[in-house]
Amino acid sequence: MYAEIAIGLASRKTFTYKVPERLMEKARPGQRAVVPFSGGTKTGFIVGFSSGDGPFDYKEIADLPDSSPLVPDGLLRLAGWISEYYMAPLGMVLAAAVAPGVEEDKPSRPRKEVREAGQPASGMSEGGREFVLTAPQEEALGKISGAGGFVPFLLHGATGSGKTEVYLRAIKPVIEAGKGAIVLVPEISLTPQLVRRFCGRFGDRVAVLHSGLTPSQRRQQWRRIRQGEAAVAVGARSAVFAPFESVGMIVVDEEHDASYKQEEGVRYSARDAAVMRAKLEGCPVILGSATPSLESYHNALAGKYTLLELPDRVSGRPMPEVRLIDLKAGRPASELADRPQGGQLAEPLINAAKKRLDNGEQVLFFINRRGYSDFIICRDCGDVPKCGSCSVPMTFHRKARQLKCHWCGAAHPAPSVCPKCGGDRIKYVGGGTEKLQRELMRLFPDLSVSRIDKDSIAQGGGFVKLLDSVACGETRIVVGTQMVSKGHDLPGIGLVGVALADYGLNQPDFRAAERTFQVMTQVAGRSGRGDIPGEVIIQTYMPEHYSIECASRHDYRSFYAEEIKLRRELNLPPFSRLALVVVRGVKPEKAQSGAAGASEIFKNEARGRGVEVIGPAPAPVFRVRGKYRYFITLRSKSHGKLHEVLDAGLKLIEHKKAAPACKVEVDVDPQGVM
DNA sequence: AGCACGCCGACT
DNA sequence: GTCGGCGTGCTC
Repeated sequence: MYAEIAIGLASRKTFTYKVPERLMEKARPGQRAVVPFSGGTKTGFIVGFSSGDGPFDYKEIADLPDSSPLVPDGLLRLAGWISEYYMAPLGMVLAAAVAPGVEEDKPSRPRKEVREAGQPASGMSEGGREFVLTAPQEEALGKISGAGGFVPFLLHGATGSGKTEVYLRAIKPVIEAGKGAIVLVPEISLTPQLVRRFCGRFGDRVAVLHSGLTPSQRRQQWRRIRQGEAAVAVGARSAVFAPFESVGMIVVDEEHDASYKQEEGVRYSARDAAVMRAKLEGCPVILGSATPSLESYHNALAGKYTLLELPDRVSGRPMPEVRLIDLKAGRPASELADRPQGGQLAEPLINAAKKRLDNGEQVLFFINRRGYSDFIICRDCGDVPKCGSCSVPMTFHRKARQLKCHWCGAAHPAPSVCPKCGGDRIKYVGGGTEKLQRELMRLFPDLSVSRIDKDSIAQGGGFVKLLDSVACGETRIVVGTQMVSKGHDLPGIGLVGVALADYGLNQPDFRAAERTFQVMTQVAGRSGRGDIPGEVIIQTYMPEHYSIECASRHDYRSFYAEEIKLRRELNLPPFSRLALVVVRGVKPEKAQSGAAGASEIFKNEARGRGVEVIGPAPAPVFRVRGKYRYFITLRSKSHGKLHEVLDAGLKLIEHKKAAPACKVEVDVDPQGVM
C-alpha cells in the first residue's frame, strides 16, 4: 500500500511513500506522517492512497506519531478546497492549519500578552448574565435556530445592537447537541471583551486560539478540541481550522474586516473559508457586521445569504450624533503649510472635548497613523529619508527617537541633522498618534492622555491593560488607531473625534471608499454606549464624499447603493472576480522583463476564455523588503475561467522559464492592491 | 524549506 | 589560473 503525503513545501505536488506492514492499520487520511526526505526527515500528512506504480524507488513512512488522525475529515476537505481555490500547496495549507502563528504577523511581533492563554479567564466573566432579547434579536435567533443544514446568514446589526448575544444563544443548543462551534474574530488579542463573554457563558468548554500561544499551548488547545473537551473555538483566521469532528455552527464576527484575508504565505480568506467549511459540514454560518462587505451584502440581496437585521441599539440607546468639520475652511491648515507647531484639531472639536471632559466623560480620538510624523524633510536640501529596502519614506517616531519603515519594520535612530547635507532645519510633515497625543497633552495638561497603537502596546504592557485603563475610567483621553475601533464596549466615552478621515480615501485601491465607510462607522460606534448620549466629530477635507457622508448618517443602505453602482460601472467585485499576480525580483530589470514575459503568457491563455489581463504595472509601492514588484491583474466574470487561466499560465511560466530570477505569486480575491 | 550543482567576477 | 557568488532544480 502506498500513501500520498503532503509536505509543507512550496511545491504543489504530493509525495508517494510505501506504508510498512506495521503501520497499515493506522494509516488513514489526515494522519501525520514522519517520512525520510531529501537526506533528512520531514513531517507531512497522509492525504490519500495510490497504487505506487510510478517510476520511483519509493521510501517507507518512518512513523505515524498520532494514535488517530490529527486532521478530521471535514477539515481535510476544507484544506483541499483552499489549496485548489487559492492555488496554494496542500502541504502548506495543512501546515498553516495545524501550526499557525509562525508567519501570522509581519515584522516585529511583540511576544507578550498570553494572559488568557487559552484557558478561559473564568472569575472575571461579565457574561454569566443573560439579557432580555429585543424583538429583532429574537427574530434573528429564531431564523438561525430554525435552520437545518448549510444556511449562510448575514447578520447586519448596528454598532451596539447586540450581535454577540445572538451568537451566544445560537451556539448554545449546538454544543448541547454535542457538536462544535467556531467563532472567528478579526484579531483575537484586540477583542478581549468578546472572548470574556464567551468564556463567561460557556466556561471551560471554550478554547481560545491565540496567536501568542506557545507551540505546546497550541497543541494542547488542538487536543482539547479534537477530543471533544472543548466545544467552542474562538480565534482569528486560523480558528477556521479548528479540528472538531463535527461542526454545528460557525460565526464570523466583523465579517467585513480586511484582516480575514491572509496576505502572506497561503493567501486565503478565512471568512470565505468559513462559509465553505459550513457547506462541507452542513451547518449554518453567521456573518455578522455593522458594515457588511459589498460582497456579502450583495449576496444577501441576491438571496444567496439570508439577511437578518438588527437596526437599533439595545436598551433604547440612540445612535450618536455625527458632525463633520470641513478642514478646507477650518483652522488646522494643510499639513504642508508652514506651521511646525500647527495643531491637528479644529476649535469646534477641541471645545466639544472640553465640554465632555468637564462633565466627567471620556473622549476618544482616532487617527489612522502611527508615529509622530509621516516623514521628515530637510528644508535646506529637500532630502526625505527613505527605507533602505522599500520605496517609501520612513515614519518618524518621537518616543522611540527612530525612523521606522511601516512596510518592512526596519528602524534606525532618527537623525537630528539632515543625513544628506548636515542641515539642522528638519521639518516634520504630517501627523500620527504620537503628535496628536502631544497636542492633547498640551491642551489638557491636567489629564492623562493615553495612546493605544501597535507601538504603545509593545512598550507599555499590552492591549488588555491599556483598554482596561480606559474601561475603568482611569484614562480620560485616548488616542488610538484602528485597533480601538473594533467592537469594544467603552461606556464612558461620550465623544469620539476623528482627526482626519481622508487618509484611506485617496489610496489607489478600489476598496478605499468601502474601508473608509467601515472605519468611520465602527469608530463612531464607540461613542454613546453607556448612559450618556454619544457624539462624534469627524474632521475631513471631503465632507461631501459619500463614504463619509453616509457614515455620518449611519446609513449603510445609501452607502451600499452608491458604491455598488460604481462597482457595476467599473466591473469590479462583486461583479467580477479578480486575481493578482505578483512578480518579484531583486533586480528591477529582471522583475520588469519577468513580469512582461508572464503577462504575455497569461494574455495568450486568456484569449477566448472571457478573462481580461491587465498590466503588468509597477506596484504602487514598487520596492518592498528589497524586492521590486510588478502586478498583473486578471479579471473575469467566472472564477472557474480565471482559475483555468492562472493554472495553465503558471505552469507555462515555470516550464518556459518566462520569468527568470523572479518569484511569481498569485493572490486570488485580493483585498488590498498596494 | 534545505541542499547540491553549475556557470561568471575579483583575488593569491 | 582558482574561490565563490547565488540562480536553479530536486527531494517520493
